[in-house]
Amino acid sequence: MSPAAAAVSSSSSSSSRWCPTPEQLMILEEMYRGGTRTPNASQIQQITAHLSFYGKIEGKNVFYWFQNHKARDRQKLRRKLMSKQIMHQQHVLYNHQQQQQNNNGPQNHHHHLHSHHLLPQFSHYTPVGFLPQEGGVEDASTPMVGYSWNHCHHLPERCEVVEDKPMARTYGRDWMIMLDLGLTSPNSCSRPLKTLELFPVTATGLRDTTSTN
Amino acid sequence: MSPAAAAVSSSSSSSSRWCPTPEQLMILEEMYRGGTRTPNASQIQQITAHLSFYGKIEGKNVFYWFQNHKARDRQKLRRKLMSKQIMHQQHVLYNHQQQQQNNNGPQNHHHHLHSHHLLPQFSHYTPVGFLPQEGGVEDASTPMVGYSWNHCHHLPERCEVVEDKPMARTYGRDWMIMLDLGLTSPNSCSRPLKTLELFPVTATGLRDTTSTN
DNA sequence: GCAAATTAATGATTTATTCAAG
DNA sequence: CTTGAATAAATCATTAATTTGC
Repeated sequence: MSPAAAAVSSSSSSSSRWCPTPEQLMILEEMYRGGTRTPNASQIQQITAHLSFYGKIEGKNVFYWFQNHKARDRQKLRRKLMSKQIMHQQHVLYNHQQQQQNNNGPQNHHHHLHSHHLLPQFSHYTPVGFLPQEGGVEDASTPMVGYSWNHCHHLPERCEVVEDKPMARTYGRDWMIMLDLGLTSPNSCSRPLKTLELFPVTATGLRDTTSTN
Repeated sequence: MSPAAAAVSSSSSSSSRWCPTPEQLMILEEMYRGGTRTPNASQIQQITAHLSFYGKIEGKNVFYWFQNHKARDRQKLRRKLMSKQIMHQQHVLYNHQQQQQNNNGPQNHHHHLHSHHLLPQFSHYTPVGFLPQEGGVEDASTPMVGYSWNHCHHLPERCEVVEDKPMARTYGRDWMIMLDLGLTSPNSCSRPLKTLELFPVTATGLRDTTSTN
């Protein structure tokens, strides 16, 4: 959160992961605050091109940054709502207990429901239709842009100012037709990759690859 | 199930989504059966290049195909295991009931648990460490290759023939550094995209894009 | 037989979760 | 603990099978 730290990897230490410079981070956050959430291919290219002025960066960095930022913003909100809901439930429960107490008159009550037993059941993974519609819980850094919270996005909620430009219609189509074009030190423009073993159709070559990281 | 139907979209109807030709499908399935699960960038390029001989195809098609195939294979297995487990539970439950019955002696029992009430609670989303290690539930079309089913892929299961070539080490790293290189009708080698509106930092331009579908 | 209506498959995207560097 | 990177799960959307009424 302190944008004064200049931890730019100026030396040639090949860091295994991108370390955004303060300027890059500032610009990205500015764009996010401006409403950009899921830039498409060309947008990512543009952003990357712009940000590459301030330091080494690839398209996928930009892509991942927006993905992560959006997701973590969302989960922050979710946590907030969750705790609020829990507090509400606890409040209701408390009132209920009080009322029971008043109804039954004073007698020794043996806590049927401890308050800290309510928390853990709210693990993640809400069953799809959970988030409320109205945008409560405003954070300090989120204006009224975007944030349509489209779970349940199959509902006919398209009745707003449908001012889709034709270009914007190609959204979400191809976000992988790109990234690191021209930015990531183009080690060769042709295909330098040694031919690899071509087509291990015979079940001999490469096994699964998902566990290699 | 009848692989004799040749419904190749030979006409120029610009289909919005890729429709694999029988040959392409056959090769892909062969590779999958051969153990390929998550091809990396260069592999995808190669596969795409090869398959493009049999029809129009892009890199992302190959990528998506493997993603989906893997996922749906997994979920098929999961479903199978699930039903097996359910049957087991039902069996246990049945025995338990029988035993209760024998213990309590013959008396009129009013079905506490209807069997069809057990099924729906097993919705999808198994909590990560679920698949068994040993390859039970063999399907008709799965030889003994690959299939390491690496959930829990943070476990130190690297004790096999660690013959990773240095190139293969870059696995999983960059699966988005590519796709549609040279294959998808290279409409231009440079950057033909019109300049777009550059940098809507001022919160005026593009809103979120996730809800456009 | 043959379209319209329904359903099943599956290609394409988005979202959630996890891993690991720093 | 934060967050970049990566993968898996869930979901959307379109196309092919299949059914159904005629």
